[in-house]
Amino acid sequence: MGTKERKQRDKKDMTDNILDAAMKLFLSQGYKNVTLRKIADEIEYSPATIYLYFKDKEQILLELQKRAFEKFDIAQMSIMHIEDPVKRLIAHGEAYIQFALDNPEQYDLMFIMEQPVIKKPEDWDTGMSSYNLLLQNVKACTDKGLLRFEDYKTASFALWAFVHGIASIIIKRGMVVPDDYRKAMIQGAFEFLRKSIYK
Amino acid sequence: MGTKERKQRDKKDMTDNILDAAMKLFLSQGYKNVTLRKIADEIEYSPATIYLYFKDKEQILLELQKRAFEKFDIAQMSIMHIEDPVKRLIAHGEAYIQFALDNPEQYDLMFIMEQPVIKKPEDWDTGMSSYNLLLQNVKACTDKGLLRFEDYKTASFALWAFVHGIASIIIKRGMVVPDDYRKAMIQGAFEFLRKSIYK
Amino acid sequence: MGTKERKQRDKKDMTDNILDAAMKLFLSQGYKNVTLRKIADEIEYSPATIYLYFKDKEQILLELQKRAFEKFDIAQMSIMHIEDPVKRLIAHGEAYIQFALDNPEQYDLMFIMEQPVIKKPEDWDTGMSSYNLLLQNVKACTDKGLLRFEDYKTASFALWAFVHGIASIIIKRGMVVPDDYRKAMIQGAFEFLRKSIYK
Amino acid sequence: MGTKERKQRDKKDMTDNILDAAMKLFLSQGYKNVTLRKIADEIEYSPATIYLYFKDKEQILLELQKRAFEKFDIAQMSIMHIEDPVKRLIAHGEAYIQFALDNPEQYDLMFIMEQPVIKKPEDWDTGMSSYNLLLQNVKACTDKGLLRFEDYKTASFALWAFVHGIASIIIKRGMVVPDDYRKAMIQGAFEFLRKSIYK
DNA sequence: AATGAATGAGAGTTCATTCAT
DNA sequence: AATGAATGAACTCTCATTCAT
Repeated sequence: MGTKERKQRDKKDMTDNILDAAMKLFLSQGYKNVTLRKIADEIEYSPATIYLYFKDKEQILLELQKRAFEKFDIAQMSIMHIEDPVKRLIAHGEAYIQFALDNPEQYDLMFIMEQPVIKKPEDWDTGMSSYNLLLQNVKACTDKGLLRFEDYKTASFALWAFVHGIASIIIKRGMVVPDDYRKAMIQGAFEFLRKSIYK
Repeated sequence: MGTKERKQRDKKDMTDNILDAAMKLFLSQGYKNVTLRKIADEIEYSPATIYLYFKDKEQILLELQKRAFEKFDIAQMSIMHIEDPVKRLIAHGEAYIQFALDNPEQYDLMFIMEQPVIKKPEDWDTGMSSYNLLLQNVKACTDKGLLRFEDYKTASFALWAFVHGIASIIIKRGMVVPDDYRKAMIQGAFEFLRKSIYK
Repeated sequence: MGTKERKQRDKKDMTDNILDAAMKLFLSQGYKNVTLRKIADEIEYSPATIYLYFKDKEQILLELQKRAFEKFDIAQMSIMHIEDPVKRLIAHGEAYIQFALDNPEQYDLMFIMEQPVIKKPEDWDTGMSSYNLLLQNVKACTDKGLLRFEDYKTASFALWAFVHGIASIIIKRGMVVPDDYRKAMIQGAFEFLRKSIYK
Repeated sequence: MGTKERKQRDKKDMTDNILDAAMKLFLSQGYKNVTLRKIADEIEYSPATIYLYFKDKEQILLELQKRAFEKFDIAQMSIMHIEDPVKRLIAHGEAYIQFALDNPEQYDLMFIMEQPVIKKPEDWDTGMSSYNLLLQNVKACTDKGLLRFEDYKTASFALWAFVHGIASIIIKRGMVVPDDYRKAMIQGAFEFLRKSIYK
């Protein structure tokens, strides 16, 4: 391994190091309470060091979002092996919610948090690819006439709204739904969905 | 108009003045970027003046939320005169979305924004009363066997998730859905809903 | 009673009103924590009203000091009827301490507190008259050869230092001397003094 | 000198720098009128810099007090080599006054100033050790029957009150005693003391 | 005589960011 | 590559004081 690659790898490690620390802090303290100094303390480097790897604080958040989307996309892909369109669509929705439950801060980062961050359209590619997946899965259902509603684009939007609604409510918890019922409510909501949309 | 009333009105005006300015700034800059100084500049008074009308910054947001909930509740009530349960439920959903579209910043304040604010349970009364309305309206449908899904509590949660999902996506706009299609998409989503849930 | 006198009396009442409130607050909250607003609240007038009677906050403190000195002087006078010089001197010291114990805040105001206040020499007249009393009482003792030490001026200073020392320590309590022993310590100190200075 | 020691020294210098400036300002303006900004101006650094060395404003005063007590204790110790109890006790008193004369601001900080500062009992250790010294020295006199008054605890308190009284009056100068006579008065007071207490 | 309304000046404190080393 | 030291700019909040009414 040459010097260049070595540095490259180290650089990547440090970047990861910072991002991991930042994410951890966002998770435990909430975004607005995380300072650069806290991130620096967490990784046991000085604040100034962080500026060797990121232009400014916003860049950290941006990168974090980008990674969240990548992770999200991979998670979404996991259901594509399912043959049956109906089952695949259901699994898709469940995977979506599961991701939100497992990674609430990332979900917040991607879909809820105030968005001063992602500005360049190309950063949206990954986000879009996930939406394309949904379109594809819904179309597979409508093509076979399995849904009560036939316009797959509209149905996709509606279904996204539905799962996003559930995820948002769950993540900004405390609202209306008591903690204990959460899982039951989610399952109930999916049951509701299944019974409603399929013929 | 007597002196007392006069002063009463002026006081109210100033309070409103501050709240309007704060709301405007929250909308355009996000909560954490709104400072007392900016609010003061906006209303062309000194920062100290604001403290004559509000205990601290948090009180401003609190009052704003309170008012948003009041306004929201009134808006929700407007559909209760509709006799037919199905039509009433649909109208309820539309009124919900319409409120979000007409008052995006208030909606954000109530249902999306980070919640360091409302702490006392009594402040939640209005929010709850609105959810009770939904429960009531859904039950009116299930009682007559009009929905494919029979548990009204679960259905209510699912329907709230659905409209909240739509509202959230619309408000945090720019995501996926281009501006022009917005209205069409919402109407489409409702169509989808209608066709799916009712027998 | 003519209008002029009437106003005069009212004026005096209001002045007293303010001063009493200020003193009460100094007593309960400490000087630096007393604001004009608190004084105004206490007397149930507006802060602006206070400025009709006092030039500024410092004037209130100044007047309070002046009054404290007057009260102090009167208290000091109370022992002058005692014929026996030795007894009179002892009584003088005890009256001094008693005043400090009974009026700790006034004592603080007069003899301990940082002095940005009394600037004009004439305000010291009363303070001086009290010291003259001491000189006189000590001289009465030395003239009759009753003290071990003969220079009455120096002795006066020393005795003043002694009682002031006791008073200061007591008032800024918590230091070294536990509350319960206070009275015993003071009496002990006087006993010590009596046994030491008189032949 | 190694890097570590170098940095250590610089750090100490800056801390001292701040403390010296603070002390100077406390002396000339009184505690409550000293602001962090004034301290910063004095040392020609920005206010923020001070927070690199002290947690908050109170910490500065606390450290100042701590150092004053240390210095005071060392000064008090200086007379312990004197064998003769009477001479030692006199020297003790003189050392006390001398410290107050040489370090009026520190004395103020320790024994006169309003005490919002030292809260933890352990911080009082040094203060107490000094009082213990006095107890010890007085006891040495009473044990040999050298004083007119026999209870050494009471005598100690009385003597402390005496020197503290002198110190207080001198420091809060301008009161009664004209500047020129000061030294003479102090010496006189000690003469008075000597003649009075010893058999 | 009394005050409601307003504010200038300033308090302590925090933080992202810079830069010489 | 790493950082100690420093800071400008901002923050929320307080208070003595003024003045038109």
